Amino acid sequence: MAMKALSKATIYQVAQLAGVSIATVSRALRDSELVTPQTRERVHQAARELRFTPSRLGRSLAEGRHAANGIVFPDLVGPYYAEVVLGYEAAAAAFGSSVVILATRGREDAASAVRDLAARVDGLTVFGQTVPDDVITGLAGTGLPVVLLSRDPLPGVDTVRARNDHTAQALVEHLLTHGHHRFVFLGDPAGSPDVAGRYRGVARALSQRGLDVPDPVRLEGFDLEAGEAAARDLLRRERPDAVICANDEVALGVLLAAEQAGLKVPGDLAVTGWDDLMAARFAGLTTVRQPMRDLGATAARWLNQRITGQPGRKAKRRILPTQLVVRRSCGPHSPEVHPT
Amino acid sequence: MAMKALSKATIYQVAQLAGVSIATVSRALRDSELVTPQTRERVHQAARELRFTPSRLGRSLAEGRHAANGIVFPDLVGPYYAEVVLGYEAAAAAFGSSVVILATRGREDAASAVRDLAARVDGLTVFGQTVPDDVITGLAGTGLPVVLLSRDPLPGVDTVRARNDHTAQALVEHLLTHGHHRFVFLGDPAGSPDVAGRYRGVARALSQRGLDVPDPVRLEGFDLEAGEAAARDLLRRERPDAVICANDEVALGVLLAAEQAGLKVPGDLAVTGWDDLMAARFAGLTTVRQPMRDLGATAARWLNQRITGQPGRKAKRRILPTQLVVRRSCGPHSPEVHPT
DNA sequence: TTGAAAGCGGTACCAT
DNA sequence: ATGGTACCGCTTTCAA
Repeated sequence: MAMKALSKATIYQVAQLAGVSIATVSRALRDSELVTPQTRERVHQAARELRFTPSRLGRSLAEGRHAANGIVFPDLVGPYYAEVVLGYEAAAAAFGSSVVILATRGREDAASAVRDLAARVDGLTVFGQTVPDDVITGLAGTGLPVVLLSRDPLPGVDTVRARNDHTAQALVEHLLTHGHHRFVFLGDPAGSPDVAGRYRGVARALSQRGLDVPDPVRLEGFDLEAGEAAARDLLRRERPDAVICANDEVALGVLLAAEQAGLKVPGDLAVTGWDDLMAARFAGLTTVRQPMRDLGATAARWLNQRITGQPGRKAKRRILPTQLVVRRSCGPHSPEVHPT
Repeated sequence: MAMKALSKATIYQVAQLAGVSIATVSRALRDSELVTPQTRERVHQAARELRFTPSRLGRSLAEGRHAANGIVFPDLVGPYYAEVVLGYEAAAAAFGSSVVILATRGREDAASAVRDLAARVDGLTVFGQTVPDDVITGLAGTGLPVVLLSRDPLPGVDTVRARNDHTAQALVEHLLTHGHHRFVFLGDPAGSPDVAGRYRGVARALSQRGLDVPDPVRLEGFDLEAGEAAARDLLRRERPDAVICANDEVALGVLLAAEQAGLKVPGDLAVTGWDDLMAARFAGLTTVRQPMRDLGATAARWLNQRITGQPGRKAKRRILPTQLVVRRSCGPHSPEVHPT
């Protein structure tokens, strides 16, 4: 037995009040051609009187669609994910789809939470390191439309990413022009596909020049505190002259730690980030700009195409361009932007 | 007629395969006491074989609840709203509720979008200047649980806000100790209840000291570009010695404009913001810290109480404390934090 | 312990 | 142009 009505009035009451059948109410309210203007008006009147709002549940059940899609992301800590989600919502709204969000965080039950979510949407975007690949292939195998965002491609699934490798090389090359050579990469490649790509790019650039490729310095999390703590340790042990950070938040943390350690940036130490957060600009941080809104919007649009289009079409891949943004943290020179 | 099955297997197929009735399947899958272990196992086996996932739609329709709630916000531009939404999602997830998001932006049809959203959730949080009050009272009048976030209270509706007035006074007093006296308030009080509260607090503090209360300098939007453009105009016309901005993004824009105009901050001009974004820290911006995560989490929890609790209980109000964060942009001194 | 059946609130087909 | 009705997929009462 239902515990409570979701909205007071049902289509039956409207039908009764208007003196017509529920079929007619349904038609009249959706402005079908097959209804006399008089009837239409009578129905609308009754609906208004009863403050009738069709139940989404009833409607969705009958139509066989949720008119909603979901996006799963690791967390919204920091502005990065938020921007992407924003771009996503905007695009989804444009074609009338609601967006259900799910942050997996450290959750143990992330996989089941995602499956749960899958049951209430017409399609799903999976953003970054959230659940294992097999959860995704399992879902996609059901026929559920899925789009991957900032994540390594999976057979048969659309994928949208930002370019990491090329720009990583550009970044390294730029640092080399400043004469830096004792590099450190701060971030855990295992923590996210993006970080993995960034490290790969950095490593490749270094080895191509015959330089030593340092192991990544791993840290817990991607936020400012993590970066600060890691840098404090690091700077006690080593004397690198350039710290390439996996993202801006970590880099900002390094800036703080460097200041505490009495090191001048960029004089004693160069620091770079990734993402070009607003804070990076004011911190004078050299970084890589990501098209965050675009990433989200593209994913949303592709997902919509999968949902509305015919199922057969082959998987699409797109890598959105990024650009090196040079500021003072990597060495002394005038500000400029290098597109890549 | 339904156009497509949402998930392949239905409870009927599981029932058939297991050789039991759908009632038994339903019970077995939800671990009801009234099922023999053998039957239970048989059903689970069948369900597994068919990769059965119960339809949320069917279930919700029968249960009379969505197991989801919604949050409406103006936009996610900038880190502020994102943080609040994050806190909200985290709290909602904790009691097993999905979160459907809706950004109203400039949308003309915001009201109808909100009503749409209302039809697919058990309750709604309305955050900031998004839709007119009557839309909200209309919804709340239906019996839909509603919580207001950073918004002026409405009769019978729970409200969570951050303290603006007191801290605004503290801010003004602090600026006065630096000897500033030609104040400007940059931001449109009509644009958001928060801004209105901040302006009110500033105005009160000024008039209490017998000082002139300047009209607010209105601008379009709350972002960095808006602040920068407005400041460029402003600094051409006037020579204030302290610009109190409605939020950090605007203040950051002012910083940029001041630099372009060749003005030193805080030497020639003091600038303050509101929100304590990450960027504010690195820009050395004096500001007011908002408990963003807490705002979101509190709203989510209250909404949940409304949804699960008995309807009668009277409306709750809470104003979360904020604190003045003094940095170098308001005048020369060592950094410190003033709780209020 | 299990099953039959009545909803939940719509949509759309088939008649009329 | 309307109405009757068979779904959509599940939960829960009522009987057996």
